[in-house]
Amino acid sequence: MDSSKSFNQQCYDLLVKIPKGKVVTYADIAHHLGGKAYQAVGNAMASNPTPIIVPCHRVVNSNGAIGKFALGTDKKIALLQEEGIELDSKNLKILNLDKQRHRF
DNA sequence: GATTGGGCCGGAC
DNA sequence: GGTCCGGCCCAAT
Repeated sequence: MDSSKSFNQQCYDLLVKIPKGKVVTYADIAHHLGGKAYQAVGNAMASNPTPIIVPCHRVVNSNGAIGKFALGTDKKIALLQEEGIELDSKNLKILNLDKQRHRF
């Protein structure tokens, strides 16, 4: 197979494709990579070498929760709000996830 | 709503 | 070299 790109590299590639104002779920990315490596994706984000190039803050959980963030959940919330994404800063949940969810 | 088990990658030992 | 553990998780019970 083409292992020129590591698994995490593929995650970043998909991440950067996400337009502003849109969010994606870890399951979507993992499933798009052809597997159920949900945690592998999250791990890639945690190891994200370029948090600026790769908007890991646009990635949320499938249940609508924001989940965690390497720089801090609070930071993630702020970034999402700045991007124009509506979310519940009280319960750390994404609003209208189905609508704001970006599809590859 | 909370808890348990499962499947996947990367790094450490 | 192989093996073990943790992780920004998910789906099912």
